[in-house]
Amino acid sequence: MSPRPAPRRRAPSGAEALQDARVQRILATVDAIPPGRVASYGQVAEEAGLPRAARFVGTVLRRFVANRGVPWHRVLGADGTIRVVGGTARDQARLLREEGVTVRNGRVAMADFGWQPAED
DNA sequence: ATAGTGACTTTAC
DNA sequence: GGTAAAGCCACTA
Repeated sequence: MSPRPAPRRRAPSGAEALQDARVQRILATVDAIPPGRVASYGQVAEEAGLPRAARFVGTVLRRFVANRGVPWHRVLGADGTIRVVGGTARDQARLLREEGVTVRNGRVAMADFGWQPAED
């Protein structure tokens, strides 16, 4: 029989990654965060079925979400801190305030604005 | 296949 | 309140 090269699937990258199921679940989860609410990267990862992939969530958002209708600004660090670096951080704070979320010193009170999927 | 990197998180000072 | 280190996922070179 012809020795075919291993049909091993390489990790999707670039535009292909958008078709990856994991990426889709992450984007869908972020999209599910209601206005006026925020969630942490770890929480998004968990809701997306990727319990410890908080870092990956950040990577996905940085790479693909900027130009799409996904509410990326509702994702913060576990302590409610804006983790984005650069001018984007200012945009995030502005977008959150437009939704009625209080941002103080680059930080949001998760206890008050944290998204609780089970609840709503 | 190994090493480096990051929009993370948790634990320990 | 803060910094440091280690663990974590998956991408990149």
